[in-house]
Amino acid sequence: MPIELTASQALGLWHGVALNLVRHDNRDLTLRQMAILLHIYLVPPPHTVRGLAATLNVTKPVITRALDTMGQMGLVDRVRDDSDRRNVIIKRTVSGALYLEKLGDLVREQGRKLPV
Amino acid sequence: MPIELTASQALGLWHGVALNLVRHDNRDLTLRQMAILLHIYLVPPPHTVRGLAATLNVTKPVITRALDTMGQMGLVDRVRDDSDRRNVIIKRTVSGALYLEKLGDLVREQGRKLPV
DNA sequence: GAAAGTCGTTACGCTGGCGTTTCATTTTCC
DNA sequence: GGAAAATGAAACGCCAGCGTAACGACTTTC
Repeated sequence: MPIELTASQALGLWHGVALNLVRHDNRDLTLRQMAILLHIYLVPPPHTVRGLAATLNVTKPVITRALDTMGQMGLVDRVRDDSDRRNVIIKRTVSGALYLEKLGDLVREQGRKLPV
Repeated sequence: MPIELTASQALGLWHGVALNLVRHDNRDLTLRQMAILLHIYLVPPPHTVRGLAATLNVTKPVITRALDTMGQMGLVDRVRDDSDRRNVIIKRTVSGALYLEKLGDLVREQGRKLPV
């Protein structure tokens, strides 16, 4: 079921979420990092560096570095692919799932708060 | 009229918009900059550096720098307040309004695209 | 009208992401 | 088996944003 938003609702929603993230989220992910993280969790695996780079229209080092950063935060994990040892498979983690769960709640909450 | 979203819809929406911004928006605004921009355009004026800093829970130099950057992009303008010349009033611009209009369209479009 | 307070900006050093290039490892193709 | 291709990471210099600490302009207070 698609969601129909007015222009004002769309911007209000984005505003509310962005504001909330800026004010309270100390993890301070880049929009790129967020897009990567969401992609990993919402699109069926497997995910590779090369695949993500192509999807996001970004160079491979960008993905590598984002994975470095988010890996240190525990939001993501990396495992060598045993069937083709050139590949690295990007794995989800509990922390990452929790982070996105909270993000989802935030979006929903801001949607509910939209002016009547 | 509040918007009711499922968890999956909320994340899917955010994902779609973030992905699209990363792929196509060459302006590459920080989440902070976006929050500032949205606040300027969605909340009734006047807007001052100090006010924005307090609202976003951020130090004043952060606002000054964001305004520098977005000012150069033409998304925002600054004018001295004549009634109290210590203040700077932040003004909207046509470019800024256009940018947010496109952002709103993007959010709406992604909402419409949500899986049925 | 001097002192204290307020506002926005600038200066400083730092951190982290960026793009490009290079590299090591592994696989594919003759 | 050996050249060529593919994959992800590391190295390099660069740029932009960050937080803290000053600073200059202006206003309020006494």
